[in-house]
Amino acid sequence: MMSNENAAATTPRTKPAGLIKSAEKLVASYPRVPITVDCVIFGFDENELKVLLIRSDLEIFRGKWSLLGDFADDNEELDDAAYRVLCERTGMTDVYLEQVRTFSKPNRHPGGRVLTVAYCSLLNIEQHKLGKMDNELHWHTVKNIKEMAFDHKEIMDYSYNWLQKRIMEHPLGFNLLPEKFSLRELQNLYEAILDVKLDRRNFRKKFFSMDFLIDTGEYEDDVPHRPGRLYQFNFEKYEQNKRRWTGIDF
Amino acid sequence: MMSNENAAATTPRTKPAGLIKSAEKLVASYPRVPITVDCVIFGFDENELKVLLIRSDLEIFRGKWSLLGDFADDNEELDDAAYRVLCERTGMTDVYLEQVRTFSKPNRHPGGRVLTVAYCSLLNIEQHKLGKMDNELHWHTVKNIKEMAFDHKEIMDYSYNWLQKRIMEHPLGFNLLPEKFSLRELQNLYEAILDVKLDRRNFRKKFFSMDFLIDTGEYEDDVPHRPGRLYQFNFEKYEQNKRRWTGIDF
DNA sequence: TTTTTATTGTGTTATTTTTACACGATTGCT
DNA sequence: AGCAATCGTGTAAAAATAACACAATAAAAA
Repeated sequence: MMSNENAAATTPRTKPAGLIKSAEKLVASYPRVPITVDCVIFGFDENELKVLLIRSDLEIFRGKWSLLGDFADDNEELDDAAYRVLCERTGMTDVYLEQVRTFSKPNRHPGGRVLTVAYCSLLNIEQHKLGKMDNELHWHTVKNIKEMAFDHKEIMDYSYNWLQKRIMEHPLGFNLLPEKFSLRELQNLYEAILDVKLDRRNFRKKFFSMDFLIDTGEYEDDVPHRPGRLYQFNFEKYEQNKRRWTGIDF
Repeated sequence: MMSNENAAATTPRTKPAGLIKSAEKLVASYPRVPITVDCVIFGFDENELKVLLIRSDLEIFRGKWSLLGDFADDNEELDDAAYRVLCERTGMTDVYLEQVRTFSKPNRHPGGRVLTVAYCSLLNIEQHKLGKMDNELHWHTVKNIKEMAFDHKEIMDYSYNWLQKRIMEHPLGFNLLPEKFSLRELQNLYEAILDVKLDRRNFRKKFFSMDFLIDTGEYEDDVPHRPGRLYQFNFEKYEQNKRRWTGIDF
């Protein structure tokens, strides 16, 4: 019985004698692998794209930085695990989070085979000033990161690349800014993420024509020059129109 | 010792007393999960986008169709597992294959928790005529599929969606066509995948301007009307120029 | 109080890209 | 010989993008 089921599972080219009755037994015969989630948490500060890293607690990676991760609990959906990690580390819920990719090189973890599923998260740095307790946590400028623990540099690079694409088809950037922001801040953000210079007038035209900025009527009050108007992102309007919207093109 | 390591792993917010010396022991403490790969194998025939499915061998899904999948072996990279599945089922190597996404709903498999990593594959149906032995394998028209085993309908829909996007930024479509093809065939393919009607003259203009079609000088000889020229995809030229190329836009 | 510095807000024009659209030529079929 | 189907081709209008400059404002420095 049991062996028959296994045969059907492992050599599926051969037509099985009959159908498998016990899905449980089938699954029980599968190899099992430890799974982790790793969050690539991006923030934006001082006109630079940052990523939140923690010092590795593995001796072998002493002094190196790593992504925020944890193993997935039994029966925990991976999205939930990623939200959990995010919440445990930053105290924030309700943040942008999306699955990016699964990494599976057999030797990516020095302790043996571990799969990891990378998640990309964007959060507003203002709402997450690091406390004293977090002395092993640090915001790093993405462009300056040279080396990391595990294959985390590869994961970070992949996620950054993913973000560059994703932001062109989905207005994620607003998650990185304070609730009210000037168009300069918005443009700086796009320039930092895409690593390009954009024309100010065309940038404004583009965003106004997309028509999901709300003019608050307020102005910046913390800049040493003529203050700009402050805007909010119109989530409602975006949700209504997102079917029609196919993306930004610079 | 051991308990200390576990504490560091499970409650990382607390600064660990010291570094973890044994990565192996750490990994040994992680929960383990069965992993499968599922291949969404697209083909193109009679102007329709098809997907290769197999009858489920689980009693509970009697008569339902499922994606081609298998569990990932110990220490097998997932990409390799996907290629293996593809090769076992179709006998083909050297085909287009790319990871799409990991699906992890706790109840997606009736036998207990199983993660699956979806891969998208494109292959030329001409080179894979189904043999008699494959009576449990069948090409299905993507648009007509209503219901599948497991969460495979969801995976298929996601992968189809993924393909629609991906084909706009990467000329994958050529993998679905014979080596030599007419522009009509190429256009039919794009129309089928994107589910749109395109203007014939503009379509030609677009592709010629991209400049990676080789004119073979030959003509179709199996059509009941004026034959069209046959072209080949210039992989070499595409590889050279792909940095500059940012995608198709219709 | 004046000047300097930095940045805001605003339109137009040239260029490129996209779209819409039609007809004579060629082949196989009857 | 005539019909049915598709091939191959170009142009003009419309839309999107790119390039570009200057007066107005606020704070900071002189």
